[in-house]
Amino acid sequence: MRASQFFIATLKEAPSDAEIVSHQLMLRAGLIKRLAGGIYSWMPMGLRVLRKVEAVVREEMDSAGAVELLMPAVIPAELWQETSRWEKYGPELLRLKDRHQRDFVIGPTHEEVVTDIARREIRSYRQLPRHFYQIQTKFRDEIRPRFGVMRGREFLMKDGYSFHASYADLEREYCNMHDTYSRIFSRLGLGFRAVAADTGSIGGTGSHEFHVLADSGEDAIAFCPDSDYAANIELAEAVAPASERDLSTLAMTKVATPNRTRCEDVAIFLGVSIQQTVKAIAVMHEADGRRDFALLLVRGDHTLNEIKAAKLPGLDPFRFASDAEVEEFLGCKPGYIGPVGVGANVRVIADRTVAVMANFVCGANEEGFHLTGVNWGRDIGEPSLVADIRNVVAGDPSPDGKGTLQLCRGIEVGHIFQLRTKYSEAMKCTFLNDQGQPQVMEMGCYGIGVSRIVGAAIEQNFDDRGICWPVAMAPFAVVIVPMGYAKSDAVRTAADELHANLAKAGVDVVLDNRDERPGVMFADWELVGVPHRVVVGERGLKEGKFEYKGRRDSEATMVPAAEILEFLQQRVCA
RNA sequence: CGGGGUGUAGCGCAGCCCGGUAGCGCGCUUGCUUUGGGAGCAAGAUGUCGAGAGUUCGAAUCCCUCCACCCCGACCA
Repeated sequence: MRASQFFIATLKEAPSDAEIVSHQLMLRAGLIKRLAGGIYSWMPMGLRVLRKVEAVVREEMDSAGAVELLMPAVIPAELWQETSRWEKYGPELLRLKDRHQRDFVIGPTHEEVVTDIARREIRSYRQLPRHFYQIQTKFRDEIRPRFGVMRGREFLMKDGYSFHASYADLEREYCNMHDTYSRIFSRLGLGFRAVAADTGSIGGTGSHEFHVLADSGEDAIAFCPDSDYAANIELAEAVAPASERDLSTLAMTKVATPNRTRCEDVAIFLGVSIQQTVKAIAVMHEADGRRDFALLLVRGDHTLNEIKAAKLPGLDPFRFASDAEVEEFLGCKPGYIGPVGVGANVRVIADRTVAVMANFVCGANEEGFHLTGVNWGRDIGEPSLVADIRNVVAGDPSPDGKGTLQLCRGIEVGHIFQLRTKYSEAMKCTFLNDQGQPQVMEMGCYGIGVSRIVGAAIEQNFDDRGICWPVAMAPFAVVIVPMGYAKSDAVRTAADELHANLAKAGVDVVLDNRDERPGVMFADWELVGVPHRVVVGERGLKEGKFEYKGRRDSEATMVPAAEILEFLQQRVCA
């Protein structure tokens, strides 16, 4: 490729709305252009990167035994109604009508379509298992798109769906995909971790997420440095404290705590540690016209895990109670509420940690007052339910008992699910088993955020000059930068020849024949992040040498002209 | 949806408080010089000042409405 025939659109300054480094660099390097919130054009340079990622994903999926197809982006509503997701999915699902006023959706995911294909095409156990995948543009009308392609509304996704005659076979494929994903992210040169995850609205049982580790990640991950345990904080279990509840030694006392509504402030005001305080969160569960009010208790320094709480019996789903509802049930404004003396219509649900606390501090259900020295059993009855409802914090014991947890942040780039029969049952996706009996297929579902990977990779690979692509996803593997391409016949001849030879050898090479000033060319290619650079100049040619510099190298090295081809090939393949 | 903020040239910004018909840097065009790290000099082009309505002799500036975008929150594969 010659730069003059390509399209290079670099920017010295990043547009001001780009918040994180990958977004800024993608805009500055001219990889993407924003068209609307969360909607981007992939410019030629960016598209090359995207295609590289796609190629790796496709190769590994194919060799893992999956088979590619391409499903429509526009899907008739009837399919979504069959699984009730038409009602359940919410405003994230982009709906539209055609000229006949028929309802359609722009697919955010394709369980319905692929299940429809499977139920029409697959009749016998002899045709199973089967794994279909596609690499396709998806649309999700995110509440808040941000970070460029990391959380776009339109994005490129690899989504695969497997169909099985038995759960055991689904488990086998799930492991196969776990391995395949690990290979894909390794080949792409990413630092990643597979973590146990919540299944979210897709539903199903087992699930793992693959996270690229980066401080800018939107997800928190709990992991154990001494074992393989890793889980999304949404799911990570806060194990029950090993210790017994302390003895009640203090008398319950009402104390004035004017204008102290946060545990932190109350603790400082009363001169106790925040670990002695209990935070009460008022929630409401509505079903069949009834309203059930509940108080969720976590220790003052802990935070509520809404996903865990939403799984508790009688709370699925819940919402936070309004200030008016808090007054209605407790006779007190938020900020001073607590479990002591509440009516029988208030359910008290305590986190495991809270359940073993003694002599603690909590709201008095009277504005401006808290209670100290509160004890279970003596001052209030035992909680109606003790459960794990908090987020783990660094230093908590690992659920596998092999050390303590640490926290880090990650960008979710892959997610694998065991869907089981959630969709196949709703859509009557059956086959005849070896007994000749109809049976519902077991399903798995496996996603990779292809466009998100591009952003995630940059978050892990950049310096003050720009992007430092892993070779596998670089737009070009090698750039040839000639010094005085228009002026010097010797330089032009040598650069052209090297370019031709590299291209012939199958190396993804670009020759910068724009005849820009050296500084401009250097800066552009460092910003774009091409991993290998060869400078062709009269200075070197006189000695019969080229100058090589890796994107992350601090110094350039001189390479004899006769060896340059092999030298580069070695590095590109490494 | 709630809170905050921003919309002025391709990009980054000033001007707005205190109304008088728009400017800076980068980029772009042309010429000359320069040519191993984002060149120098000279000449130039580029704006419905986000949109609409209003106040005023006069609006980028003041008032109102709307739109878009960004941040925080809620929400979310």
